[in-house]
Amino acid sequence: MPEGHTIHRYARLHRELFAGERVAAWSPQGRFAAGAAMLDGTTLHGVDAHGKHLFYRFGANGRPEGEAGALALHVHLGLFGKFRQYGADPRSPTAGTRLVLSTEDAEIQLAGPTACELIDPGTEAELRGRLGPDPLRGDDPAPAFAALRRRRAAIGQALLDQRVIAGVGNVYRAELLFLLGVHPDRPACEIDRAAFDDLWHLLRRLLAAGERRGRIITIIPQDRSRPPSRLRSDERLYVYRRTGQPCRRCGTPIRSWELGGRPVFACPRCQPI
DNA sequence: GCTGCATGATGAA
DNA sequence: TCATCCTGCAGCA
Repeated sequence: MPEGHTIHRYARLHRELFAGERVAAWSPQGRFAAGAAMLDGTTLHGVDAHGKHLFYRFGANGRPEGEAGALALHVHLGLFGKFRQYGADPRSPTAGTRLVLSTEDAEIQLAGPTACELIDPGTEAELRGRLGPDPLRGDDPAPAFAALRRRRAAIGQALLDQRVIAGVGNVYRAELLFLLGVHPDRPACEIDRAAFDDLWHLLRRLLAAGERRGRIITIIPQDRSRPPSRLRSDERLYVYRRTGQPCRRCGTPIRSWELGGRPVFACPRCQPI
């Protein structure tokens, strides 16, 4: 699940559920017990997302409240991390649940994150400084273009580097390059301004659609014979994890190989090298 | 009950 | 490039 669209969706949902509310916090698993104790009973002021990172702020009206007031809760889901969300009648958390935040009306349960920690403003600034522009925040794309132009590495590899663009993961990488007709092995530095503009705008659209729908669907409307709600899960994507299956546009078998330590997928005919 | 796998990222070598 | 960390679930015995 967790590419940029998921993270921004969580930020929005958690804001809707909890902004301005006093929350109870605890760590069923115990690994975040001390942090949860600091958050317990404080007001969740706001949530925002940058790339694949979530930042939760506590304290009424942004004013520090209690020990945790000056700190932000930083969550990174990694590959396995998940939030479960419940209303007033939550299921009891699994033993692996790192953090539970709840009010009378709602509860979220976080399991499997790579990061769940309280960080000071300096650490947060340092962390954000390592992230490239995020299409879902409406960031200026210029630094991303400059970063791509500087790299001789494959564009498929550069797209997964969060310093270049924040929020792209393995699914969006594959689907984006397919839709652009760009071979993943092509050197990043060869991209020109017009091609980059296409890439950025398409990526922003794809991520925004994923954020709204809560899943990645990149098949564009004119390619569909059925409405999106009728799509089976294996009909949402063009190339990702479709190795050996016919390209939905030209019928050529989809190829996959390793790029930057992760599997990449492409149609050899629609994405010539 | 096991095994393997997954949309991520880091640090050591 | 490799090992490592993180959890849950499908698929198999």
